[in-house]
Amino acid sequence: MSNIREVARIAGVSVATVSRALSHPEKVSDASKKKVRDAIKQVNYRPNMLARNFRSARSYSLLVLVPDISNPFFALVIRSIEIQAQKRGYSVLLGDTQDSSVREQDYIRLVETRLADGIIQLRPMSDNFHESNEFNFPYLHLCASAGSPGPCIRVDNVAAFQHMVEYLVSLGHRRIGLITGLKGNPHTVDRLKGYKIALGKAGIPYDEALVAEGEYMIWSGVNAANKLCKLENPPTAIACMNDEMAVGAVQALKANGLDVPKDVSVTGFDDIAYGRYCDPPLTTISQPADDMGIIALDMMLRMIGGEKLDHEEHILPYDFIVRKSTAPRTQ
Amino acid sequence: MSNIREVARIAGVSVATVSRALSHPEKVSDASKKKVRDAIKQVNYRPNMLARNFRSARSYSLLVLVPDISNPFFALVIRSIEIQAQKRGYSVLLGDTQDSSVREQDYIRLVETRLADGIIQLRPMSDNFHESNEFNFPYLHLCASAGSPGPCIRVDNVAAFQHMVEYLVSLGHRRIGLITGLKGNPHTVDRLKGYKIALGKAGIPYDEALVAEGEYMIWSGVNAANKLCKLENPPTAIACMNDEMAVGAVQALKANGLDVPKDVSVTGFDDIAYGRYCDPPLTTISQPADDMGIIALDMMLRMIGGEKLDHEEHILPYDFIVRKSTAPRTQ
DNA sequence: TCGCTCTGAGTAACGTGTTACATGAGCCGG
DNA sequence: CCGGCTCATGTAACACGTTACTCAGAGCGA
Repeated sequence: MSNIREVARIAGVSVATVSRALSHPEKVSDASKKKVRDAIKQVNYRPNMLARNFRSARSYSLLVLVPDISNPFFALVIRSIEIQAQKRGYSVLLGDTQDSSVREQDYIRLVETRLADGIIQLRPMSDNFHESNEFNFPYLHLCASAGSPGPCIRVDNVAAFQHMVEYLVSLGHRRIGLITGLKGNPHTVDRLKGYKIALGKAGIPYDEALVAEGEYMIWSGVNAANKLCKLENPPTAIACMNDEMAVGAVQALKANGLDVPKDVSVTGFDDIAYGRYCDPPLTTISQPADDMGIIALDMMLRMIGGEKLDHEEHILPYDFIVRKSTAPRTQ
Repeated sequence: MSNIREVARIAGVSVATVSRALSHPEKVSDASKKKVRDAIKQVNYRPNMLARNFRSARSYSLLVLVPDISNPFFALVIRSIEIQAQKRGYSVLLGDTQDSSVREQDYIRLVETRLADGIIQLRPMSDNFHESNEFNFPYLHLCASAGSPGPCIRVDNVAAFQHMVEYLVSLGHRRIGLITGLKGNPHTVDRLKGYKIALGKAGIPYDEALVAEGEYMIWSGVNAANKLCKLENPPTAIACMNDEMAVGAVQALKANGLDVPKDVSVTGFDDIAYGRYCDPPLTTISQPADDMGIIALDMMLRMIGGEKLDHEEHILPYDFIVRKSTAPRTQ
């Protein structure tokens, strides 16, 4: 494989000129650029980026940590990040942590060993992670919750969920079930807060019995909804903390002989594609995945450039989307 | 940031010993290893992998090219690849090509410039790509179609789809609609072949009117099913080339006042999670995503090691899964 | 004790693009 | 015509972990 010295030899210029012709073309005369171009073509030269990265002490890679890549909402965000990264000459290293802090630590080592220039974390912060890190490298939280340390980009989960529950209240529902994610998850905490605020404003007492814990996955929505169905006085509406659990909940309710939305209204969160096409299509909250990627890359590159963004926080607007899974209370 | 020479100085040994202690511990005495360990801890040394990779002319990264990461089947395969890669000390670079050959070429440059040691392609081969590449680097095709050049891992799409259509025939269906992916896609070609074989064996003539083209995405399933519904003599069963289009088709059929499966049976392909939880749950074909990742890493690492796998082909078994979206013909 | 093998460890070359610094040409104003 | 400036280019140091090669010393059989 040819290297820069060979190109220089063939072009009849110095290696510095070749390097400059590639990296800083404005510093090289047109004549030299042409000689270099021709020589490169002649020997089919491709610069060794490992050497370039080594010399410049940059990997030009960003590590994206995601708890579960098969979650379609994360897939959307990753796609956006990836597009933006490619535009700016960065690669995306994928880290599916599967909610394991051991795996997460392995990935953090990638940054410590310079294989990644920074981390974009899609997982709400675990305490574990938080404590063991000083964030002395570019680190950015996407989809974060209120009060995350360090720079972050997020929607206001409290307000969004409150909005959703208030909508259910406005439809006449008073017994509003809740299917949460895992209790420790900060999104769960925020959305639960929104739920309680909405109930409070409507004068509806908070009833623990109406709250079932899930894990943000379809099957857990099925289980949770089954539990709520078995209540003596089951809810007339169920707010789910994401669309996947809502899909599962709808399926379970139907299996229990209930009609959605006639007997029970169901709502989701995230606006994944299936929510639009399932039966009935889900009323949900949409997060701006594309904008998240754009802003994330922007912040990340500024941090890599040395800027300190310690407490910069971008709170993006969400969309409230009414479809057919919600209806006025009938009973 | 400390480097290996500083560790050597503090440990009172040579840099070679430090390097060996980290990379080939069996070649170093216990006493030296302890000195090195202590020194590393003292200065919080982390080897610079950019230097290591540069020296060893390996990036220890694999590029996974995927046409669309938000397709849940690809997400599953990627997850499996990622897990296996991490186990073996490799990182996964994500390349969402969005079916654009320009983007694909950009990604191939990552290998030419040594930023990736090989490519795992999840997209069925485009002619374009095929011609412009000599595959002079480790290159592996997953989810390939019959007759792909180079090493590949796949299920037998022809047989699987034939199996599915024969099942519909066995339920008494004679007018079996087909929703394909884009015509150029090799999966489409293979599955279409399976469809025709099954019809042929059942003595059912192939009717172009019953074939609607989609793009492997939900919305395209909706459009295609709408088209089939409008036929003078609509099909009593619709085989879809993937689950997403099947989800869309079911939705469209319902919107047209038809019951699935009573009026029309619908089948999918891939066994994505939503297929299990939608209404009705989809009869489908399951591909072994986990095994695909395991075999892929194995083959890829052998290729990186210099082995030539020119025509190695792994054809994995598929699962035929009957759920509730199919029923005997009633009309 | 001699000579051979084996183990552990040190020395220094190596890979390759980048860039600080040096050099020289050309140009302008005084 | 000279000092000083700009521009293009060349020279060589540099980043840092790896490993081929060398060497010292221990162990052992003859």
